[in-house]
Amino acid sequence: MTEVDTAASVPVSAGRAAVAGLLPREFFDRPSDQVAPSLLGCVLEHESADGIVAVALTEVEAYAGQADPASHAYRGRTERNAVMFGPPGHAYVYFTYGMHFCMNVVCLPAGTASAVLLRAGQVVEGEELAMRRRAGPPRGSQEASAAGEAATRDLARGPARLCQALAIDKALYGADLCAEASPLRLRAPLGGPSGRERGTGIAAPASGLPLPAGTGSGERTLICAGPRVGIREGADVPWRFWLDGDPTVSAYRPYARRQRQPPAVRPDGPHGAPR
DNA sequence: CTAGGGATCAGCT
DNA sequence: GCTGATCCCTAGC
Repeated sequence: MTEVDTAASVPVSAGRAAVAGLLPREFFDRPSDQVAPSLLGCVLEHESADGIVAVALTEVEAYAGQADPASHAYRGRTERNAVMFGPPGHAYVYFTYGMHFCMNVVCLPAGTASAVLLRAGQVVEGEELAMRRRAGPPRGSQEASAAGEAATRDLARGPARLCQALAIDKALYGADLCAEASPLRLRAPLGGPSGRERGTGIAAPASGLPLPAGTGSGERTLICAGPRVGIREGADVPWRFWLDGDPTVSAYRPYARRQRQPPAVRPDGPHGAPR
């Protein structure tokens, strides 16, 4: 096959050692359930004024746009989801629960709205900066180091934590992930022998339920697939993908009904409480 | 387990 | 315009 998008063509630049190449735009020009598993192991990096933080992705979810009731694009284009309808390889960032950001990667050509939610990763660069962002104002002393390992594991464990560690917010809405000049970029896996398979063409998971393992060839790390986290509709398709056994993968949490309105006391007392 | 907080959007007036 | 239900979640009991 062809050599596609691996680190092959990238010169060692600007002081940083052996950096993999950016994923080409064609990588994202596929259905999101194919892009999603190939993103595992790829490295998302955000270069800000404070420095660089990078994570190797360990958990993602595919969303199928207008065909998918769980997708933000299910009911068509709005101001919020507009970038999903644009060209592939850009960031769809949204704000939720009054306090968190989540980031998706846009797939397929302009006019379609599929995307991959980035749910978790392992920090591979800028760990200290990531910790500062996660910890908020500087606190406690060195006893925190006892929990150091757990803290490291949790830095980007979960879609909102990942965004916090990388300082991803609305300012990066629509950012191009395929351009060296962009502050937010996605690179092919660092060492992995898998760089080639993860390129454009390859054997995507055969859409079957229990995804075998690895994509195609003799992958070492197994890719698992299962239902997506915390959604109501569309919980039947196995479009969540993660690296088997990786400690940075978030806990699975099935959809939980939100509590109804607070028992706002009616003047004339609680009548037939609707559930 | 639950509270928290704000943007979004369907549906109404 | 306004209202209220919802939301691809996290921290802290």
